[in-house]
Amino acid sequence: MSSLTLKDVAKVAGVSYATVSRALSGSPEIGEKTRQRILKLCDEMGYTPNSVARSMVMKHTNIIGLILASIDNPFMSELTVHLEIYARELGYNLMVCNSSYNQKLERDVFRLLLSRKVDGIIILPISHSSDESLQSLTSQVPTVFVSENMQDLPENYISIDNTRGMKIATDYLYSLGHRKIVYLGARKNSVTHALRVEGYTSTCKKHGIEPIIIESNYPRSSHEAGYLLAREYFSKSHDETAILCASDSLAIGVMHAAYEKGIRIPEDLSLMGFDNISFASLPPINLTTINQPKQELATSAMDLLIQHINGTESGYSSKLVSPSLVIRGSCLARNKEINANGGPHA
Amino acid sequence: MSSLTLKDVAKVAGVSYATVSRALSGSPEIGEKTRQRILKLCDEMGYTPNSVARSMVMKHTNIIGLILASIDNPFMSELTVHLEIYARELGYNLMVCNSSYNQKLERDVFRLLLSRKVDGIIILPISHSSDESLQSLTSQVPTVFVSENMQDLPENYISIDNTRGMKIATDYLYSLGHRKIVYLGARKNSVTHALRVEGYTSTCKKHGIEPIIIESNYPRSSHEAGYLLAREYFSKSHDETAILCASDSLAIGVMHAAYEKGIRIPEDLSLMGFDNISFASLPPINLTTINQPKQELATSAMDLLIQHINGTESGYSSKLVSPSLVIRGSCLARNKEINANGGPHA
DNA sequence: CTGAAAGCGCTAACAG
DNA sequence: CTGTTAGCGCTTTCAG
Repeated sequence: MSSLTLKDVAKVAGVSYATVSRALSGSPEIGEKTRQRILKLCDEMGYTPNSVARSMVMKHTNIIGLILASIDNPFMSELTVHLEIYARELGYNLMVCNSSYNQKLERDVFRLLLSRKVDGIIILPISHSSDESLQSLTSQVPTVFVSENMQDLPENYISIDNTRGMKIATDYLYSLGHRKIVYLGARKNSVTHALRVEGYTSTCKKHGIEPIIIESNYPRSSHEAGYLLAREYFSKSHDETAILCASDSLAIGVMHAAYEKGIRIPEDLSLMGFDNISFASLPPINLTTINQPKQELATSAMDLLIQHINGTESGYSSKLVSPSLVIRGSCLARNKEINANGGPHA
Repeated sequence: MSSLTLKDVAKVAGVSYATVSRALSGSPEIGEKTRQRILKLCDEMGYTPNSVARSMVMKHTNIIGLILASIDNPFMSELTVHLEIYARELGYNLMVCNSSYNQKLERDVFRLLLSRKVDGIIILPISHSSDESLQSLTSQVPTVFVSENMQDLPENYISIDNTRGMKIATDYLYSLGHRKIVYLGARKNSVTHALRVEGYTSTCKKHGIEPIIIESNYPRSSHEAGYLLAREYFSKSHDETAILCASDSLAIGVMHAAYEKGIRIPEDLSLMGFDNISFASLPPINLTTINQPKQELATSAMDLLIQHINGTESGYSSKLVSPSLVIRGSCLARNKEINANGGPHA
């Protein structure tokens, strides 16, 4: 179990261990013949470089920390695969920590990562106020926030253009002939939500229709929250023809409540989500939504982080990534024309 | 950015740095007053211990590697959250790597983790043959395989009791009055699948009904595969009243194909999955299935791994974890009695 | 081109 | 109880 060291192979190679080091690191100051001989020997002996010793002297670990609420959230796990694959391409490994939607834990794991001497941290913060809670920590290591818009805060971040996303969504519904559109699931104290709401209301105004907003007091935009919200909404009579949800999860819950009420989607009611999480495309769900480009979010975040690690970038940077419409089957044109796709389950 | 070291705080404390080390590590051989004074000082100065230096001398990193095909697979990501949380409780951090369903990459990241000097590795192998492909690597570090039954192989593993799971499923369908049950999605060259099929066929025999197996040649048990398989199946006429799928994903695809064919679930056809992945519980899916206890799988794997790391355990160990039935709405009793739940979307 | 040696930050004997 | 010291495995001047 205790593996070979440079010294071991140096001994059998009959050279000093500095030479072996040079051979491995591709240093120019070494003869080609010796290098080949040593490389071959390392291979034969099954030598594995010890990257912790290397980190010790190099003063960087090539590991980057990832903090997220819960990796089983489909949005987060999709982001994670892109993050991990891209990081590895760039020579980094990922140390992943769940913050479990808990601000204190978020802070604790951040500290932990600090003592692990990670070169940088990517964090999908619990909320906008994570910045405050993480005070004095984010300045100790390059860190970039992902998916939460940290505008006006001294932080690096990558986020989708939430406002534009909801504009696209609202425009789409409007173009389908909908004139009464409810926005469901706005959450107070979230700038992401505020931005999304703004996209919705401004577009309503542009078209001269009235925005109708159902706020949510639930802590997360889960499908349970969507169900509860929609059930209450459906319990009174309404003449809206479309529901625009603040997230896909919420929309799933709305589907459930609608089904119970005998309201058919999309025939009786059009429904849209936001995020385009993996299961939005599942046939029984087949939800029309706004895509967040996960891979672009991931690579942008990583690129930005690396720039800060390398000192290429200073100050605070941010980037907004573009949303796009993904039409599936949960919306129908209002003017009796049939829209391209069938409906959930089509 | 370059942080303080033991020496720095030792200097201002006016003691040797070994003393500071002792204070931090809770060593008994130090006066309580000095300890308190030093601890306070460390805090004030904002000293963060360097765990890579620590690893260097301790010869263990307290990091454990996790290799899985793709962390956005719901089953894997659920497992991962439990793994991470439990690991952290035990003082370990997780370094996660996607093998991207690629045997060569799986081997590459294993090596990478080896040079990272992880204390142990947990792997959700691409397939049973990963063992062969990982030859000579798994012996270099404690490793436990999860979710794939490695019977007869010199490896540690934790798996669900696949055979028993399918027995339970088949029994359930039988108890509902089904006498013609198809098993869909058996895959060759997979011991997991072989075990599941065995549970199905033996239970069929027990009840004197005939097993009908639809094999799959698709590389993964995706919902796309399920859709294609079911579409072909539905294209011919059949009198089976229930479909038992080798996995939940497959079942989702079957739902889709059924919907297209105008076959109602569960009214016309009962459908079961296996795994109980998170979205099986989503209202529009609402799939009756067999649960794999992810948390138990995770903690058992971690416990076993730690035992091997600590040298408490030697040789090869394994554990089979118990499946259980989770009744939702995709199955109906055959004898006109209505089963408790409604159906998908109930 | 190659060897010798210092030192990364920390722990663990070993002295005192 | 506290200080001194020798490494952990590796990279990197600095000599030769």
